Amino acid sequence: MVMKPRRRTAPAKMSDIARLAGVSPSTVSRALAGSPLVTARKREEIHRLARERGYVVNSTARNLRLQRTQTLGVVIPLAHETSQPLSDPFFMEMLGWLADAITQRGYGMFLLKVLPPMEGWLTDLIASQRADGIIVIGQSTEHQTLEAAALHYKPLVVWGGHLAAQSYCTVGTDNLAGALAAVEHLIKLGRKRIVFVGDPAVPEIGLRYEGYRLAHERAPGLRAPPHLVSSHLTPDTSYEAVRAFISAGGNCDAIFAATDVIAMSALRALTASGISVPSQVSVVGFDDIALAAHSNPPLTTVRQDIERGAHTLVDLLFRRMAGEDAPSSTMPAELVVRESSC
Amino acid sequence: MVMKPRRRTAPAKMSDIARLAGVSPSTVSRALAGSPLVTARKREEIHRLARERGYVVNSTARNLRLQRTQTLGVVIPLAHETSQPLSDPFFMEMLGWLADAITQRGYGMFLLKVLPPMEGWLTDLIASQRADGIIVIGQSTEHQTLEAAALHYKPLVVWGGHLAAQSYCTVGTDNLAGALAAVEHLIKLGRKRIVFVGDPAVPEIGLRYEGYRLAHERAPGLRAPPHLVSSHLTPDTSYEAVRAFISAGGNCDAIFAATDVIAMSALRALTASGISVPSQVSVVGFDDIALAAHSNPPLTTVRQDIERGAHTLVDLLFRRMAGEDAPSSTMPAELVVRESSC
DNA sequence: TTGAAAGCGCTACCAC
DNA sequence: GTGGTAGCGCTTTCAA
Repeated sequence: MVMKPRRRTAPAKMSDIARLAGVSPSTVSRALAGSPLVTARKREEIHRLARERGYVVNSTARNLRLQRTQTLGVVIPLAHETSQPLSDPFFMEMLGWLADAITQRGYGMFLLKVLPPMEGWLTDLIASQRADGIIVIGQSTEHQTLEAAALHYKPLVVWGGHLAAQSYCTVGTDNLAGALAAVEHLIKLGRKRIVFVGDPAVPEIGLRYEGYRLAHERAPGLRAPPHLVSSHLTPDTSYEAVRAFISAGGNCDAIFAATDVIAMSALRALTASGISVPSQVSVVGFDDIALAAHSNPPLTTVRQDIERGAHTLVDLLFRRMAGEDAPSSTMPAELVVRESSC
Repeated sequence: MVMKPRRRTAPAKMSDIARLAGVSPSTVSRALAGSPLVTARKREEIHRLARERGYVVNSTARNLRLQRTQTLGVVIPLAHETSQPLSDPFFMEMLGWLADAITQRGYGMFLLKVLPPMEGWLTDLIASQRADGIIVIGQSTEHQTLEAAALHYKPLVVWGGHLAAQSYCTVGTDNLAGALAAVEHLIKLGRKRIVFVGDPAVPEIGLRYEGYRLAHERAPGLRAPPHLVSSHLTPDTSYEAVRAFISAGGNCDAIFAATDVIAMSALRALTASGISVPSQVSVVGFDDIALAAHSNPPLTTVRQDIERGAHTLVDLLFRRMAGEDAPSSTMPAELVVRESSC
C-alpha cells in the first residue's frame, strides 16, 4: 500500500477539543485538570477525545497564564574548562541524580552551560522567567555573581563550598574536614613532603586547601611546608602542571589532588616520568567519581555523596520556592582508601 | 550599615519600561529587538533603561506569541537501567557535547529522562510543544515509539543504530563494522572461544551482535559457535551475568562486550574469579568512554566519535526544523587496542 | 517613525 | 455544572 505523503497538521488546541465535545473551552480545561465540577460522563468523554486526537495542553500558554513554568534551571559554570564540555564526571553524575529528583517532583529541567567570565548569565536567566527556581552546580569563579543574585532572588541553591560570609544557599560536602582526613591519612603512612594540586580560587578547592594546610600545622614532623602546584581542573592542564613540577626537580612523596580528575592526571604524569605509585609517591584525590575505583592503581579519595547532595539541593530549592528561607547544608565527607596510597 | 530586608519585587515587564521611557510597548519591543525602525537615540535610551532595571523579555510570553520555544528537547530513555540515574558515561559525555552544540546555536536545552516501558512520553512531549525539535539519545527499547512518532513529526533525530526499514532519522556509529573489527582482532590474536555479552534487543547492540556473528562466519577455525550471554546494560546486571557464566562452567578465551560499562564489569567478574586478563581471557568493549583508558588493565574498545556525533545530531535537527528532509548519518568506528587484549 | 489593537492558547473569575 | 470573558506579556499588523 502506498501512502500519500501527509502534510504536517497544526497541533490541536483546546478549542478544537471543545468543539468536538460540544462544550466550551472552560469545560475542557476543567475536565483535563480533573476538576470535580465537571460531570464524570463529560470528563471521560473529553479525556477520550483528547487521547484520540493526541491533544496535550500547550505548556507555553498554560505557563503564561499560570505565571510559572513547572521547570527548574540547572546551570553548570565551567571556568577554565572550555576545552572540554561538561568535563568533570563529578558534575555529570550530579546531573544524573538531579534529573531523577526533579522528574520525581513533576518538574522539567532546563539545562544551561556557562563559560565564565560571562556577564549576566544568572540575572538574565532569572529575569527571563524561564524557570521557577535555579540550581547552580559548582561555584566555579562566580561567587560574586551568586552573592549579588541571592540578594533579590530567593529560589536559588548552589552546589559548592560554604564560605563564611555568604548570603546564598549552598549544599556541599565538608571540604575542609575531608581534606584534613585525606592529608592526615598520608601523614600516618609516613609521607613527609605532600604537595597540593589544584586552584584554591574556586571556593570548594580553597576549603580543601585549608584542610591540607591545617593538617600541616597539626603535624610537626613534616619535612616540607605546604606546597601548592596551581592547576585548573581539566585533565590536560593538571597533567601538564604535575609534569612541570617533576621536570623542575620538584620533590615529594605524596600528592593530594583537589579532584579525582586531577589525581588521575597526576597518576599518568607520575607513571610517564617513571615514578611508581604508591611506592615512591602516594596519590589521593577528592570526589570518588566512578572512574576512581577503576584507575590504575585504584585511587584513594574523599567520597562525596552525590545522590544525597542532589536530593538535598532539590529539596531545599522547593522549600525556597514555597517561600521558606531554607538554610545551607553541609554533608560529611568519607575517606576511601584504595591502592594509590599505602 | 543595616539594610532593611527588601521585599521581593515583581519582575519588570515591557510596559513598565515603556512607561519609564515615555513610549509605547510596541516601541520597546522593537528597540529591544534591534529594529531599525526606532531612532538610534530612543533605542539606546530604552536599552539603557532595560539594563538598569534588569529587564529581560519574558520568554514564556514571547514564545507564546512567536509560536516557538527556542528550546530543544533532549531525551534519554533508560530501559532496564532504573537502578542508576543516567548510568552510562557514554550518554553523559554525549549530553555534554550536545549542550555545547545547542548553546552555540542560541537554543536552550530541555532535558528529559524516560524509563520505559512508559506510554506516550514522546507523543506527549511533541504535543505539549515544549520544544522546537527533539533529540533522543539511544533507541533503548523504543524503536516502535520512534517509528510511530516520526510518521507525523519531522524535527526528530535519534542517536542509535540504523535499521533496515526505519523512518526516523538516526545518527550513529557503524556498529556492525566496529564489532566486526573488534572480533577479528580477537581472532587474529588466536582466540577461539569468544563470548558476546549484551542485549541484542536494543538496536545498536543488535547490530554489534551481527558484526560478532559475521566475524564467526568468516573465520572457519573457531572452536565455538557464537555464544550470547544476555545481559542488560548496567554494571550490576552485567557483572552478575558474567559471574553466572563462569560459575556454570562457561568456557571462553575472550569476551566481546556490547559496551565499555559491560566490559569493565566483565573485567571485575573475571578478576574476582581468579581469571587473569588478558593472559587467560581477552576483553574488548565498545564506546571508548573516558573510563576505558584508565581501567585495569586498560580496555581495548571500539571508539565512537561522540563529539562529531553530537554536532551531527544538532546539525541534522536544525535542517529538519527548517523543513529539509535530512537523512540519517553513519560514522566510522575505530578499534583502539589497549592491554585488555593481547 | 510611532501607537493602538488584536491575538498567541490557556485558566479562572464571575455570572447563570 | 457550565459558559462567557478577561487577561497572562509579548510581537506585529495596520493606520496615522
